[in-house]
Amino acid sequence: MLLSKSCVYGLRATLYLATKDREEFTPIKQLSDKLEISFHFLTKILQQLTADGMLESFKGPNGGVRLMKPGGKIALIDVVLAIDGPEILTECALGLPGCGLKNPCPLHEQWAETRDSIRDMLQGTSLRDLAEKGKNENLRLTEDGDFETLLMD
Amino acid sequence: MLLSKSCVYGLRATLYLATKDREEFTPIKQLSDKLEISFHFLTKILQQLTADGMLESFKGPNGGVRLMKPGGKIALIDVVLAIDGPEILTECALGLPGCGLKNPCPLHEQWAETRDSIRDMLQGTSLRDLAEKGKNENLRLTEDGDFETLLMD
DNA sequence: CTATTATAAGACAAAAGACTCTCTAAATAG
DNA sequence: CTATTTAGAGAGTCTTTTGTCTTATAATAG
Repeated sequence: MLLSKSCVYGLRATLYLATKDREEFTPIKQLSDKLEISFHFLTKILQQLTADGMLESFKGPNGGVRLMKPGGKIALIDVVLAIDGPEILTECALGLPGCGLKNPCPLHEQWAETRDSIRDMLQGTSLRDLAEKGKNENLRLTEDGDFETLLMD
Repeated sequence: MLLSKSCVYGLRATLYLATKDREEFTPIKQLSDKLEISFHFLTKILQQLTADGMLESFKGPNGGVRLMKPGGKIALIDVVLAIDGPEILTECALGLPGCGLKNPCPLHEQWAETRDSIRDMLQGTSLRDLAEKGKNENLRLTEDGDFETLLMD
């Protein structure tokens, strides 16, 4: 898999948050239930995003997490970089350290191009884009459920 | 990383074989030395490729492995599929099982496009392409060495 | 035949990724 | 103040990947 599971969970969670009113704090418990992700595991991932400044958290009753910025201003790549780090989009396909323009591997050129297209896709897609699409077409963020049941209380 | 380490090792090894006379059997020991890969680990990977019919092996003195087909007829994707399996190019970016046209995740469309460009790149590049390029431009297949020293006896 | 050189196979260990469990601290509703 | 509900932090487990080591088997040069 290109993205780590942590990263995928982070994407699913922020995507879910993007479907909700931005003012509102969503408990992690609700996120983990709805998205069928281990509560404690998801907590750690979201803590990373909070530390990174992408999420805001609030303790106590009616607490939870919410997006720092509107979903339209957060690109998928922001989440990916925060969780998997920038290496994923700079690494050499053959795993050679320091592979770049001045000391490339034979595959460097082709891979750099492919990598760019991955980055462009992640850069050009916002959480809101996907949340809207999911809502409109009733897609799914989990193995069985669809968007409707996801948004039900 | 998109590709597993096993897969990368397999690519480096077959790439190395593609630089040599196709008739000749290359000992795995030589491959592991030149490419700085654990001998036993590399052995297993190459056994997979042999079982897959991409390599031919020969026991005894002057034995080793060689490519079954000329390097120009083996695409990178052949190696990738043999080692990492086809999932890597069919999997959902959000890890949802059965994600496809009829039951997609919100990211499916964008990801399918990106995935295609990865596959096209792997499909369109042959071992010979890269071997030639490596030889002509004296690139590297290992952390420190260059192609020249790689091909020296 | 025998020594040598290779593949082949399997048990095992280390490391990383994925996940669980437990405990603490903060915040607020009542 | 107190009970509740949350975030936060750390230890520990399970699984997969990666890598090592040991032994067996095949082939051939001499």
